[in-house]
Amino acid sequence: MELVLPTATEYALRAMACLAAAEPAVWVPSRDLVAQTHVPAAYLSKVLRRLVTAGLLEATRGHHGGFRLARPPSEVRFADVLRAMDDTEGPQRCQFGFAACSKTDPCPLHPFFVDLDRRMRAWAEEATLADVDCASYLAAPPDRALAPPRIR
Amino acid sequence: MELVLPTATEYALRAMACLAAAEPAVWVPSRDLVAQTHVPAAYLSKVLRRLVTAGLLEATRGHHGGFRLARPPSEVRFADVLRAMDDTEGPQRCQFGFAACSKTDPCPLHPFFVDLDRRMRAWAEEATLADVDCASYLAAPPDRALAPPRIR
DNA sequence: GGATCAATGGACTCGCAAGTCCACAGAGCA
DNA sequence: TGCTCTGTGGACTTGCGAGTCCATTGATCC
Repeated sequence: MELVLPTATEYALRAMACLAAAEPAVWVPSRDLVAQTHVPAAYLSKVLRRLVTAGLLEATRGHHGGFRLARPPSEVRFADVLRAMDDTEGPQRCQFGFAACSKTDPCPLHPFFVDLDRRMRAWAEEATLADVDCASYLAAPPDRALAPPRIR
Repeated sequence: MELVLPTATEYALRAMACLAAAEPAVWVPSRDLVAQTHVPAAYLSKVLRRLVTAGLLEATRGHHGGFRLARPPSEVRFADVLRAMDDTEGPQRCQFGFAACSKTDPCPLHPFFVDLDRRMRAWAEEATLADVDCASYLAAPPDRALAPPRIR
Protein backbone atom coordinates (compact mmCIF):
# COMPACT_ATOMS: atom_id res chain seq x y z
CA MET A 1 0.00 0.00 0.00
CA GLU A 2 1.39 3.24 -1.18
CA LEU A 3 1.71 6.76 0.22
CA VAL A 4 5.06 8.05 -0.78
CA LEU A 5 7.61 10.28 0.89
CA PRO A 6 9.86 11.65 -1.89
CA THR A 7 13.23 9.89 -2.00
CA ALA A 8 15.07 13.17 -1.57
CA THR A 9 13.20 13.69 1.71
CA GLU A 10 14.10 10.28 3.03
CA TYR A 11 17.71 10.92 2.06
CA ALA A 12 17.54 14.16 4.03
CA LEU A 13 16.26 12.33 7.11
CA ARG A 14 19.07 9.77 6.80
CA ALA A 15 21.74 12.44 6.60
CA MET A 16 20.27 14.48 9.43
CA ALA A 17 20.12 11.38 11.63
CA CYS A 18 23.78 10.64 10.94
CA LEU A 19 24.77 14.19 11.78
CA ALA A 20 22.72 13.99 14.97
CA ALA A 21 24.76 10.94 15.99
CA ALA A 22 28.09 12.68 15.37
CA GLU A 23 30.05 14.67 17.94
CA PRO A 24 28.42 18.09 18.32
CA ALA A 25 30.22 20.98 16.57
CA VAL A 26 32.37 18.60 14.54
CA TRP A 27 32.39 19.06 10.76
CA VAL A 28 31.38 15.82 9.03
CA PRO A 29 32.47 15.65 5.37
CA SER A 30 29.86 14.51 2.84
CA ARG A 31 32.14 11.57 2.05
CA ASP A 32 31.37 10.14 5.50
CA LEU A 33 27.67 10.78 5.06
CA VAL A 34 27.73 8.96 1.72
CA ALA A 35 29.40 5.98 3.38
CA GLN A 36 26.82 5.90 6.17
CA THR A 37 23.62 6.64 4.26
CA HIS A 38 24.49 4.99 0.93
CA VAL A 39 22.95 7.86 -0.96
CA PRO A 40 24.62 8.66 -4.33
CA ALA A 41 27.28 11.29 -3.58
CA ALA A 42 26.36 13.85 -6.22
CA TYR A 43 22.71 13.63 -5.30
CA LEU A 44 23.32 13.81 -1.57
CA SER A 45 25.24 17.03 -2.10
CA LYS A 46 22.11 18.55 -3.60
CA VAL A 47 20.02 17.38 -0.66
CA LEU A 48 22.55 18.76 1.83
CA ARG A 49 22.60 22.10 0.07
CA ARG A 50 18.82 22.42 0.50
CA LEU A 51 19.21 21.68 4.19
CA VAL A 52 21.91 24.35 4.45
CA THR A 53 19.86 27.05 2.72
CA ALA A 54 16.91 26.08 4.93
CA GLY A 55 19.07 26.82 7.97
CA LEU A 56 19.05 23.29 9.36
CA LEU A 57 22.72 22.66 8.57
CA GLU A 58 25.94 24.63 8.56
CA ALA A 59 28.69 23.96 6.05
CA THR A 60 32.34 24.88 5.61
CA ARG A 61 34.82 24.10 2.83
CA GLY A 62 38.44 23.13 2.60
CA HIS A 63 40.48 20.85 4.83
CA HIS A 64 38.40 19.36 7.65
CA GLY A 65 35.36 20.95 6.08
CA GLY A 66 31.93 19.38 6.05
CA PHE A 67 28.48 19.72 7.55
CA ARG A 68 27.01 19.89 11.03
CA LEU A 69 23.64 20.55 12.62
CA ALA A 70 22.74 24.19 13.16
CA ARG A 71 20.67 23.23 16.24
CA PRO A 72 20.81 20.38 18.77
CA PRO A 73 19.04 17.19 17.60
CA SER A 74 16.24 17.60 20.14
CA GLU A 75 15.28 20.87 18.47
CA VAL A 76 15.00 19.46 14.97
CA ARG A 77 11.63 17.91 14.26
CA PHE A 78 11.02 15.67 11.27
CA ALA A 79 8.58 18.37 10.15
CA ASP A 80 11.46 20.84 9.88
CA VAL A 81 13.24 18.48 7.50
CA LEU A 82 10.09 17.86 5.45
CA ARG A 83 9.50 21.59 5.14
CA ALA A 84 13.10 22.18 4.10
CA MET A 85 12.69 19.72 1.24
CA ASP A 86 9.27 20.98 0.13
CA ASP A 87 8.00 24.26 1.49
CA THR A 88 4.53 24.12 -0.02
CA GLU A 89 1.95 24.37 2.73
CA GLY A 90 -1.30 22.57 3.45
CA PRO A 91 -2.64 19.27 2.19
CA GLN A 92 -1.73 18.56 -1.41
CA ARG A 93 -3.91 17.31 -4.22
CA CYS A 94 -7.45 17.79 -3.03
CA GLN A 95 -9.36 18.63 -6.14
CA PHE A 96 -12.29 16.37 -6.53
CA GLY A 97 -13.77 17.30 -9.88
CA PHE A 98 -14.11 21.03 -10.20
CA ALA A 99 -11.79 23.93 -9.54
CA ALA A 100 -9.35 23.63 -6.65
CA CYS A 101 -11.49 23.25 -3.55
CA SER A 102 -11.25 25.56 -0.57
CA LYS A 103 -12.36 25.54 3.06
CA THR A 104 -15.50 27.49 2.19
CA ASP A 105 -16.22 25.44 -0.92
CA PRO A 106 -14.94 21.95 -0.19
CA CYS A 107 -15.08 19.00 -2.53
CA PRO A 108 -16.55 15.72 -1.24
CA LEU A 109 -13.13 14.21 -0.59
CA HIS A 110 -11.78 17.33 1.11
CA PRO A 111 -12.41 16.33 4.74
CA PHE A 112 -10.64 13.03 4.15
CA PHE A 113 -7.53 14.63 2.73
CA VAL A 114 -7.47 17.13 5.57
CA ASP A 115 -7.69 14.24 8.01
CA LEU A 116 -4.85 12.37 6.34
CA ASP A 117 -2.76 15.53 6.27
CA ARG A 118 -3.43 16.11 9.97
CA ARG A 119 -2.26 12.62 10.89
CA MET A 120 0.89 12.92 8.81
CA ARG A 121 1.63 16.32 10.26
CA ALA A 122 1.25 15.02 13.81
CA TRP A 123 3.77 12.29 13.05
CA ALA A 124 6.26 14.79 11.67
CA GLU A 125 5.82 17.28 14.50
CA GLU A 126 6.15 14.72 17.30
CA ALA A 127 9.41 13.09 16.23
CA THR A 128 12.80 14.78 16.58
CA LEU A 129 16.31 13.75 15.61
CA ALA A 130 16.99 13.08 19.29
CA ASP A 131 14.52 10.19 19.12
CA VAL A 132 16.53 8.37 16.46
CA ASP A 133 18.86 5.74 17.84
CA CYS A 134 21.51 6.18 15.19
CA ALA A 135 24.68 6.23 17.28
CA SER A 136 24.51 2.60 18.36
CA TYR A 137 23.62 1.58 14.83
CA LEU A 138 26.61 3.32 13.32
CA ALA A 139 28.86 1.96 16.06
CA ALA A 140 27.87 -1.64 15.26
CA PRO A 141 26.29 -1.82 11.82
CA PRO A 142 24.60 -5.17 11.15
CA ASP A 143 26.65 -7.70 9.26
CA ARG A 144 24.96 -7.77 5.89
CA ALA A 145 25.55 -7.08 2.25
CA LEU A 146 25.59 -3.54 0.96
CA ALA A 147 23.77 -2.12 -2.06
CA PRO A 148 20.12 -2.41 -0.99
CA PRO A 149 17.79 -3.42 -3.82
CA ARG A 150 15.07 -0.81 -4.09
CA ILE A 151 11.77 -2.10 -2.67
CA ARG A 152 8.93 -0.94 -4.84
CA MET B 1 4.68 19.94 3.17
CA GLU B 2 4.75 16.90 1.08
CA LEU B 3 3.65 13.27 1.42
CA VAL B 4 2.04 12.25 -1.79
CA LEU B 5 -0.80 9.94 -2.72
CA PRO B 6 -0.20 8.97 -6.38
CA THR B 7 -2.50 10.84 -8.78
CA ALA B 8 -3.88 7.61 -10.17
CA THR B 9 -4.99 6.67 -6.65
CA GLU B 10 -6.76 9.96 -6.08
CA TYR B 11 -8.45 9.57 -9.46
CA ALA B 12 -9.62 6.12 -8.35
CA LEU B 13 -11.11 7.58 -5.16
CA ARG B 14 -12.90 10.26 -7.18
CA ALA B 15 -14.41 7.73 -9.56
CA MET B 16 -15.40 5.34 -6.78
CA ALA B 17 -17.09 8.19 -4.89
CA CYS B 18 -19.08 9.13 -7.99
CA LEU B 19 -20.19 5.55 -8.52
CA ALA B 20 -21.16 5.32 -4.86
CA ALA B 21 -23.45 8.32 -5.38
CA ALA B 22 -25.13 6.80 -8.44
CA GLU B 23 -28.24 4.60 -8.38
CA PRO B 24 -27.24 1.11 -7.27
CA ALA B 25 -27.01 -1.51 -10.03
CA VAL B 26 -27.10 1.14 -12.76
CA TRP B 27 -24.27 1.09 -15.32
CA VAL B 28 -22.50 4.46 -15.42
CA PRO B 29 -20.54 5.06 -18.64
CA SER B 30 -17.00 6.37 -18.27
CA ARG B 31 -18.12 9.47 -20.20
CA ASP B 32 -20.23 10.48 -17.18
CA LEU B 33 -17.38 9.76 -14.79
CA VAL B 34 -15.07 11.93 -16.88
CA ALA B 35 -17.59 14.79 -16.71
CA GLN B 36 -17.89 14.47 -12.94
CA THR B 37 -14.30 13.82 -11.93
CA HIS B 38 -12.52 15.85 -14.63
CA VAL B 39 -9.94 13.14 -15.04
CA PRO B 40 -8.54 12.76 -18.60
CA ALA B 41 -10.76 10.18 -20.33
CA ALA B 42 -8.03 7.88 -21.65
CA TYR B 43 -6.26 7.86 -18.32
CA LEU B 44 -9.42 7.30 -16.30
CA SER B 45 -10.14 4.24 -18.40
CA LYS B 46 -6.85 2.76 -17.24
CA VAL B 47 -7.66 3.52 -13.62
CA LEU B 48 -11.12 1.98 -13.96
CA ARG B 49 -9.61 -1.10 -15.54
CA ARG B 50 -7.43 -1.66 -12.48
CA LEU B 51 -10.46 -1.29 -10.21
CA VAL B 52 -12.32 -3.88 -12.31
CA THR B 53 -9.53 -6.46 -12.21
CA ALA B 54 -9.21 -5.85 -8.46
CA GLY B 55 -12.87 -6.83 -8.09
CA LEU B 56 -14.07 -3.45 -6.81
CA LEU B 57 -15.99 -2.62 -9.99
CA GLU B 58 -18.03 -4.45 -12.58
CA ALA B 59 -18.05 -3.41 -16.23
CA THR B 60 -20.12 -4.13 -19.30
CA ARG B 61 -19.78 -2.96 -22.90
CA GLY B 62 -22.07 -1.79 -25.65
CA HIS B 63 -25.21 0.32 -25.45
CA HIS B 64 -25.96 1.39 -21.88
CA GLY B 65 -22.70 -0.16 -20.86
CA GLY B 66 -20.45 1.26 -18.17
CA PHE B 67 -19.25 0.62 -14.64
CA ARG B 68 -20.84 0.02 -11.24
CA LEU B 69 -19.69 -0.91 -7.76
CA ALA B 70 -19.29 -4.61 -7.10
CA ARG B 71 -20.23 -4.07 -3.43
CA PRO B 72 -22.33 -1.53 -1.54
CA PRO B 73 -20.45 1.72 -0.69
CA SER B 74 -20.40 0.95 3.03
CA GLU B 75 -18.35 -2.17 2.29
CA VAL B 76 -15.67 -0.40 0.30
CA ARG B 77 -12.95 1.09 2.47
CA PHE B 78 -10.46 3.59 1.15
CA ALA B 79 -7.84 0.96 1.92
CA ASP B 80 -9.45 -1.37 -0.62
CA VAL B 81 -9.03 1.30 -3.29
CA LEU B 82 -5.44 2.01 -2.29
CA ARG B 83 -4.62 -1.68 -2.41
CA ALA B 84 -6.25 -2.01 -5.83
CA MET B 85 -3.98 0.71 -7.20
CA ASP B 86 -0.81 -0.57 -5.55
CA ASP B 87 -0.79 -4.04 -4.09
CA THR B 88 2.65 -3.92 -2.50
CA GLU B 89 2.37 -4.58 1.22
CA GLY B 90 3.96 -2.99 4.26
CA PRO B 91 5.63 0.39 4.72
CA GLN B 92 7.56 1.49 1.69
CA ARG B 93 11.05 2.94 1.51
CA CYS B 94 12.58 2.16 4.85
CA GLN B 95 16.21 1.56 4.07
CA PHE B 96 18.37 3.70 6.18
CA GLY B 97 21.87 3.07 4.92
CA PHE B 98 22.48 -0.60 4.61
CA ALA B 99 20.57 -3.49 3.05
CA ALA B 100 16.79 -3.42 3.21
CA CYS B 101 15.91 -3.44 6.87
CA SER B 102 13.63 -6.01 8.47
CA LYS B 103 11.72 -6.44 11.70
CA THR B 104 14.56 -8.45 13.17
CA ASP B 105 17.24 -6.14 11.85
CA PRO B 106 15.73 -2.67 11.78
CA CYS B 107 17.44 0.49 10.61
CA PRO B 108 17.38 3.56 12.88
CA LEU B 109 14.51 5.16 10.96
CA HIS B 110 12.47 1.95 10.80
CA PRO B 111 10.21 2.57 13.81
CA PHE B 112 9.30 5.99 12.45
CA PHE B 113 8.28 4.69 9.06
CA VAL B 114 6.26 1.93 10.68
CA ASP B 115 4.52 4.57 12.78
CA LEU B 116 3.73 6.72 9.75
CA ASP B 117 2.50 3.67 7.87
CA ARG B 118 0.27 2.70 10.81
CA ARG B 119 -1.35 6.15 10.90
CA MET B 120 -1.98 6.19 7.19
CA ARG B 121 -3.36 2.67 7.31
CA ALA B 122 -5.77 3.61 10.10
CA TRP B 123 -7.04 6.50 8.01
CA ALA B 124 -7.60 4.27 5.00
CA GLU B 125 -9.26 1.46 6.98
CA GLU B 126 -11.66 3.73 8.86
CA ALA B 127 -13.17 5.58 5.91
CA THR B 128 -15.62 3.97 3.47
CA LEU B 129 -17.32 5.25 0.35
CA ALA B 130 -20.53 5.55 2.36
CA ASP B 131 -18.90 8.34 4.35
CA VAL B 132 -18.39 10.50 1.27
CA ASP B 133 -21.14 13.06 0.75
CA CYS B 134 -20.93 13.00 -3.01
CA ALA B 135 -24.59 12.86 -4.00
CA SER B 136 -25.49 16.34 -2.79
CA TYR B 137 -22.32 17.69 -4.37
CA LEU B 138 -23.11 16.24 -7.76
CA ALA B 139 -26.71 17.41 -7.49
CA ALA B 140 -25.64 21.02 -6.89
CA PRO B 141 -22.02 21.49 -7.97
CA PRO B 142 -20.56 24.82 -6.85
CA ASP B 143 -20.70 27.59 -9.40
CA ARG B 144 -17.08 27.99 -10.41
CA ALA B 145 -14.79 27.70 -13.38
CA LEU B 146 -13.71 24.33 -14.68
CA ALA B 147 -10.20 23.11 -15.45
CA PRO B 148 -8.49 23.21 -12.05
CA PRO B 149 -4.86 24.35 -12.20
CA ARG B 150 -2.67 21.73 -10.58
CA ILE B 151 -1.50 22.87 -7.15
CA ARG B 152 2.12 21.86 -6.62
C1' DG C 1 -26.83 -8.85 -40.13
C1' DG C 2 -25.14 -4.13 -39.86
C1' DA C 3 -24.54 0.10 -37.37
C1' DT C 4 -23.28 2.04 -33.20
C1' DC C 5 -21.90 2.54 -28.62
C1' DA C 6 -18.63 1.60 -24.87
C1' DA C 7 -14.96 -1.02 -22.58
C1' DT C 8 -10.28 -3.15 -23.55
C1' DG C 9 -5.41 -3.02 -24.07
C1' DG C 10 -1.18 -2.10 -26.26
C1' DA C 11 2.05 1.33 -27.97
C1' DC C 12 3.25 5.70 -27.78
C1' DT C 13 4.71 10.66 -25.93
C1' DC C 14 5.56 13.98 -22.13
C1' DG C 15 7.21 16.01 -17.82
C1' DC C 16 9.43 15.86 -13.75
C1' DA C 17 11.95 13.82 -9.96
C1' DA C 18 16.08 11.19 -9.49
C1' DG C 19 20.66 10.84 -10.46
C1' DT C 20 25.30 12.21 -12.99
C1' DC C 21 29.16 15.22 -14.49
C1' DC C 22 32.19 18.82 -14.21
C1' DA C 23 34.10 23.32 -13.66
C1' DC C 24 34.51 26.63 -9.89
C1' DA C 25 35.03 28.83 -5.13
C1' DG C 26 36.98 29.13 -0.81
C1' DA C 27 39.46 27.23 3.20
C1' DG C 28 43.52 25.04 5.30
C1' DC C 29 48.25 23.34 4.87
C1' DA C 30 53.28 23.30 3.65
C1' DT D 1 52.36 31.12 -3.15
C1' DG D 2 50.71 27.11 -4.71
C1' DC D 3 48.60 22.63 -3.75
C1' DT D 4 44.93 19.97 -2.11
C1' DC D 5 40.75 19.18 0.06
C1' DT D 6 35.71 19.92 0.22
C1' DG D 7 31.44 22.40 -0.62
C1' DT D 8 28.88 25.03 -4.55
C1' DG D 9 26.03 25.24 -8.50
C1' DG D 10 24.73 24.73 -13.14
C1' DA D 11 24.00 21.67 -17.10
C1' DC D 12 23.09 17.36 -18.39
C1' DT D 13 21.01 12.36 -18.69
C1' DT D 14 17.81 8.73 -17.01
C1' DG D 15 13.71 6.36 -15.39
C1' DC D 16 9.12 6.23 -14.45
C1' DG D 17 4.53 7.81 -13.52
C1' DA D 18 1.14 10.54 -15.98
C1' DG D 19 -1.32 11.21 -20.00
C1' DT D 20 -2.49 10.29 -25.26
C1' DC D 21 -3.82 7.61 -29.41
C1' DC D 22 -5.89 4.11 -31.78
C1' DA D 23 -7.23 -0.41 -33.28
C1' DT D 24 -10.01 -4.17 -31.32
C1' DT D 25 -13.65 -6.66 -28.82
C1' DG D 26 -18.13 -7.29 -27.32
C1' DA D 27 -22.89 -5.86 -26.30
C1' DT D 28 -27.24 -3.63 -27.73
C1' DC D 29 -30.41 -1.58 -30.94
C1' DC D 30 -32.86 -1.37 -35.46
